[in-house]
Amino acid sequence: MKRRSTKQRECIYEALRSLYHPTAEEVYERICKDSPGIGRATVFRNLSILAEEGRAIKLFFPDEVARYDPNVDGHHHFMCRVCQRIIDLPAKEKLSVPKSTEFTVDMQSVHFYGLCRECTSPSPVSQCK
Amino acid sequence: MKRRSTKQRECIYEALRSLYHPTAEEVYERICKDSPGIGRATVFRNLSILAEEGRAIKLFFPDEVARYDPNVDGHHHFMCRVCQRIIDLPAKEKLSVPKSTEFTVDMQSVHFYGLCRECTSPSPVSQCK
DNA sequence: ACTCTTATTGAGATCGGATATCAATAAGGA
DNA sequence: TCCTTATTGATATCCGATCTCAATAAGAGT
Repeated sequence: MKRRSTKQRECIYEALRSLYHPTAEEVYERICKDSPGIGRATVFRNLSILAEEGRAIKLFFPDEVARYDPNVDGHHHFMCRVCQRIIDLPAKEKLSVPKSTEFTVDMQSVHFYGLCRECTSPSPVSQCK
Repeated sequence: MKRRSTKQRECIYEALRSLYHPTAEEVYERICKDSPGIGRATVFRNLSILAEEGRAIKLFFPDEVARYDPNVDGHHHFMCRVCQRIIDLPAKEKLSVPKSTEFTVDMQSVHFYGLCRECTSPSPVSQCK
């Protein structure tokens, strides 16, 4: 199935690039403002296609909806457990890929979790329900 | 809110320990066989509680439902992109936790993706839709 | 430019894992 | 034993994501 170029897809890609780790819904909202007339399903569909084409990365964080990242250079992510903010981390060191006869690795993802500065004070506990 | 010990929770923990990275649904099915009478909601709820208590880890893989792991020692995971099989990897080397004034890290997760041996031959492409 | 094939779109229906509701039950401290 | 309240379980509900399908349009061939 040969892929075709559509203005919707490029429009969605531009919206993605203007946001920081957005969810599909956030991309859709941006699209609605900037260039109305593109359906929600089209946004979800094309974000998947962009990820499949290697123009974006689909990110998964615990108990969170999927997010998308147009930065496809290998890098890590930090997420604050309290405010859910995500921060890019340069992957200055790389884990050596495990050698095994059982499998071959072609991708890795490294996520760090903790507290960002804003959520550290006065006490992490006080911010939990 | 002080936590109470219930036989349902321990029963769910035992079922979890007898399985390998099961989903909540898989734990529920096991429970139904071994000790019927425990509700689905109770299984979901207690798996979350076990994770919260540090007796299990809730695992998230791309486009997959949540899985649970009673092995709470720091270790990594490999997932085959084709058959979705998950394999534990000992974390013999650890990534140094990034130093930053922006946040403090208290947890990390490392996932590798690729093809397991069974899915490597004859060609990965032939197994894609 | 015209035609033809078929990938893509968009509105809405639908799916499914997970959570919320709430009366009944039971853990466990007093 | 009593009492407070965490927990349970059946069910309803939520909601991100996918599916459906007729209409549209990309783009290769002529």
